[in-house]
Amino acid sequence: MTDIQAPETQHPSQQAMELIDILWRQDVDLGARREVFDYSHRQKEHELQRRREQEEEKKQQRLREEEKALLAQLQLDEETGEYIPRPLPSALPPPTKQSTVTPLEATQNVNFPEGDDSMSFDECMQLLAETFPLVETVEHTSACLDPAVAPDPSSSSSNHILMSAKEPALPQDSLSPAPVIADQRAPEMEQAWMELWSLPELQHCLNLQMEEPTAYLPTSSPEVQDGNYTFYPMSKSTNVGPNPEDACPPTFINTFEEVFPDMVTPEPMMVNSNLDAEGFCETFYPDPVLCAPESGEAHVMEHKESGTLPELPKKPPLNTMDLHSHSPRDALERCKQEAMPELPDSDSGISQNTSPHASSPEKSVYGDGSFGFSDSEVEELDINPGSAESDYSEMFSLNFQPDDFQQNALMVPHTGQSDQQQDKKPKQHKSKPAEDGGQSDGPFTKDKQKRRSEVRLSRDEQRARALQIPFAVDMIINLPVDDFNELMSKHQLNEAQLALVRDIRRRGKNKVAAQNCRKRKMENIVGLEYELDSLKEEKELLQKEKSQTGSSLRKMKQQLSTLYLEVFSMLRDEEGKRYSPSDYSLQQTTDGSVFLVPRTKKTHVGKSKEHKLASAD
DNA sequence: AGGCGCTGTCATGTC
DNA sequence: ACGACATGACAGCGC
Repeated sequence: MTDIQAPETQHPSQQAMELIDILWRQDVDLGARREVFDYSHRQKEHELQRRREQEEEKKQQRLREEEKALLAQLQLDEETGEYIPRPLPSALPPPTKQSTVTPLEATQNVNFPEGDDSMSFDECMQLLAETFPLVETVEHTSACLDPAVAPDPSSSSSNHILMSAKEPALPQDSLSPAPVIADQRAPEMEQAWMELWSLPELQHCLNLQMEEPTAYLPTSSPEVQDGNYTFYPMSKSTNVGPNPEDACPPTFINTFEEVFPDMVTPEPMMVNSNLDAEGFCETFYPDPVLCAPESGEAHVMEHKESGTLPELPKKPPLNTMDLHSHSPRDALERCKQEAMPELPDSDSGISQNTSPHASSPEKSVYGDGSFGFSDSEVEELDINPGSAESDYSEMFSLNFQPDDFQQNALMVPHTGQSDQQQDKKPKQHKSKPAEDGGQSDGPFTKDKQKRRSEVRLSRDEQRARALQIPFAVDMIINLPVDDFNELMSKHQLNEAQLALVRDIRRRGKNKVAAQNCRKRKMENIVGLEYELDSLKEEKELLQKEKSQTGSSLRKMKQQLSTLYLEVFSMLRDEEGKRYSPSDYSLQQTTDGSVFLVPRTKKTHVGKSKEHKLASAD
């Protein structure tokens, strides 16, 4: 209950989001108030109404088929499985072509189209609306019956209840011509109700009513008298969401199956017997309505329906796109893409084309929001009026003849050139407004670097084209000097053309040179960085070596000092006294002799040292 | 809006 | 002297 009324508070105020909003909310919005305020909702309801009419028509057809199968099997074409048209009493619709004529059928068949493909959807809808006002009302009423109180449709009491439910509503339904007709149709209607009860969609409706049973009781709900109200249950079935139990509690399903066992088997027989069901749906549902999302049990059940219960998108009946692709499969695909990206496919049962033909090739090529113009092309269009013509053509009054130019350019043998430039040539032609009105033929590239270079090159190409230079720009730039001169000599070019060719060649070569220069510069930078790194590593190594050497030196000095003192400690003078290191020092000559030298008296070091050492030894 | 990087182009110098 | 090439400087463009 709460989730039913919640959407009312969330009534969308954004008109732009109406469609999506309604599609996604209608499954929970069971109240009638919303439709009162929601115009789009009412539109949707109209479509549902129409659909219900068609559904009713199908049910009638099925009924007739069953009768026919029992009474007139001769009409069944054993080879094709189709019923052969029977010329008798009533001109029945081609899908089933039955012979049994009931009052209801008579009223139907009077105006019902012969399944003519030439009949437009709107016409069919109009015809159905005119033909089955009562059926619509009856079905609305039935859809609103509380399944808890709805007995077995096969019982006679069911009819009583149904009719009693229907009758109070009819007089108030100004749109319905109905009561008298309904009474006349009573026997057939009972059978029709049996069929109706077996429809999965009705089951969904009843499921919803179980959630709010009183809301659709025909005697108590004012919405019953409103022809618009019936669409909510149906919508609910279409948008149950990922969790089917949200829409159809298991407890109710069980109860429902017990009460209406026929409903739970949504009749594969219908698919078999009604051989033209799909064609019928294709005829009368050329609209994306077939592709509203659904899931869970609703999905499975309605899948068996094979398109008899198309879903309800809020779309205009026929827009440009609909006219473009008129088949329901196309509409189905479109709708699947638009309305249910995350849901499993909507089934509606109409044989869906599972192969994704997302968009037409034209759309994939051009439909990028840019109307076929790439940024570079737009830029070129902006450039066009200025550079080439103003610089050369206007100056020399040259007429541009792209075909001639192209022919000439193609006649000249090409030397190897970058793909980039090769790809640009057709684009250049496209950029000429006089040539094709700016329509792009090639795919839309987003490589801006490439585009930029293309734009740059296109300037010279445009200039060359403007002056009718009979060579390709890449040739002008990349030919060796001798070949280039030979080429120039072969063609009689005027001064402007020669100047342009020279400029093109100069610019092209300078461009390459600049690229090479920058490349070298970058390589130099990289090389210098690498060299810098190497030098840093070398510096670290040298510093490490230096520190190691220093530590080694210090260690050796310390060892020397220790040894020095040890030697001194062992030296004695004549009196047996030690020499003071502060007064004497040990010195070693080149020949290995060691002398004890007084620090203050170095003049006669020689003898005394030798003496001392000798004495020391 | 300004900075930054990329690219084309021009001017100039060198070979 | 001329052409090719190299390079600094500048402008345009896109991010």
